[in-house]
Amino acid sequence: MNENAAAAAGPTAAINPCGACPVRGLAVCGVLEPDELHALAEIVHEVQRVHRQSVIVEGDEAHNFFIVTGGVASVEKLLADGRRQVVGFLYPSDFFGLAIDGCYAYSVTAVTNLSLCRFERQRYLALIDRFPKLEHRLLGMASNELAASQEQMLVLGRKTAREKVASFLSMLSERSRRLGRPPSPVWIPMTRGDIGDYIGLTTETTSRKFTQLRKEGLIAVLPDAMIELLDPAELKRIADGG
Amino acid sequence: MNENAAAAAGPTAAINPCGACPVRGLAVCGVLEPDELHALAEIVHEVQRVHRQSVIVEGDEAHNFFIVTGGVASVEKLLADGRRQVVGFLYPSDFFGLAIDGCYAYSVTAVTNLSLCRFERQRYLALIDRFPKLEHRLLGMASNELAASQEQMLVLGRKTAREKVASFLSMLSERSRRLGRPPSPVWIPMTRGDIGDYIGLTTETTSRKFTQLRKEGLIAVLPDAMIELLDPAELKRIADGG
DNA sequence: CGCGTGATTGAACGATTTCAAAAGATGTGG
DNA sequence: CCACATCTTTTGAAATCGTTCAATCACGCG
Repeated sequence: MNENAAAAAGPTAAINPCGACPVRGLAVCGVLEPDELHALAEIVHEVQRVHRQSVIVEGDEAHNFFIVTGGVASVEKLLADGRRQVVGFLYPSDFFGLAIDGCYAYSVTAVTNLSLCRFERQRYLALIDRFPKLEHRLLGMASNELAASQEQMLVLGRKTAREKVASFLSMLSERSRRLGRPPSPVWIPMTRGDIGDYIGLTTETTSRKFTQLRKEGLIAVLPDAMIELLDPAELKRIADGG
Repeated sequence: MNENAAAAAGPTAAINPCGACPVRGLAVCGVLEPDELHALAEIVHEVQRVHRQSVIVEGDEAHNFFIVTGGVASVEKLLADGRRQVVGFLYPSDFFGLAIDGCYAYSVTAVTNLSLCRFERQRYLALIDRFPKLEHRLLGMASNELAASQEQMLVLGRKTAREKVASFLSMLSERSRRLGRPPSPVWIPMTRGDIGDYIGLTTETTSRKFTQLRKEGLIAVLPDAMIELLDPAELKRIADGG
């Protein structure tokens, strides 16, 4: 496995240092000056996962902290009978692995092939002590996530199936824009099932609503899992219950 | 209004300093040593609200940061047509008012008579600079909130009405225990409508499920909005989909 | 006592789910 | 490059859980 090979050779950052990282600036690391980066590079390991592989499992001891550098992952919680709630999708520059009581409260699974930076908890905490601005940035990003979670509660609790799908598409488009990419088309590599488990619908209903929006000329499905928003304003209007 | 009277007279902490605060230790303030508390006491204002009064409004500029010291408040988001999602209930020691882009992303309304500590944003940020452990504590509490939000997404997206109500009761009982109070009976001063807007049900369905649990002997409704959990383990089992 | 608010209960309805099947996409090995 | 196996999406029809609409009940308060 790539991870083990990298670990055996020591931190891979020595070979491909953070200086060349495509998501630096957007991620937590963005607050560090170039001359401070080496402290981070010293403790980072690069990790790969393929489609459907697990990264962390709900309930496991939280030994690591991760930043996504490439690909998409899902954050999910399970009920005993197999019902699943996806609580978020992670794109490059997103982080995960903060744990309160020492155990992860969710699982993370690769939706596509996935590249990650992994930091050991102890060494990462030491770094936070050394650079308080890292903690400041972390609080900022956690606040953002909290706001996104609350928005998603509104989607889950009070929106119709049609509004849910429109919200999902608008949210991804907006996120794409925030990350410096075009707001359309958006890359949606997750299955209808993954999406349904995110917005609280079944695979079938999710598919039906996508089809409906497509027939209405609001979206177009392109090759390579790209979806084009043909009328972003109208989609946003639908998403907002209008 | 109490708030204005207090403001005119200067920080009320001079009269009733943080040293006597019932929720210190549980709240953010808990990390400060007694001799550091006066720095906090200097910038705090005590604020009161009555039943149904608004504390902050979604979209307003975020000038303040609050800690609940007494009573219960609801955190909510609205859709244009009036649909409401309650994203959380605030009990003593909870905080709110962190804002990312300078505006509140939710409204906060008093469910009961409510007592709050209010901090002006600027002065609070200055204090964080001075005491980094405040920020550390804030990150810890934000992480907790984030985990609670994700748990609530599971409730909203994937649980049945019966499981939702059982989850709500179990959650409040657990929270009561964490705050050093008995896990039963729990104080539930919010209406069936408030609860329904929190767990994604109508008033009627919420009421029906409460009645059902009562008839099954799992809960008892006591005077003064207290609800007793007669079989916490079974309620938890129901909540977990079991 | 009468009013207003919130809780409860009943009955009909409907949006989404469930069950079932077929069509389309993707990847593998020969 | 094809044929097969697997996974995903789509579509249809029936069933269901929660909603909606409406009426009644219960409690606190002026």
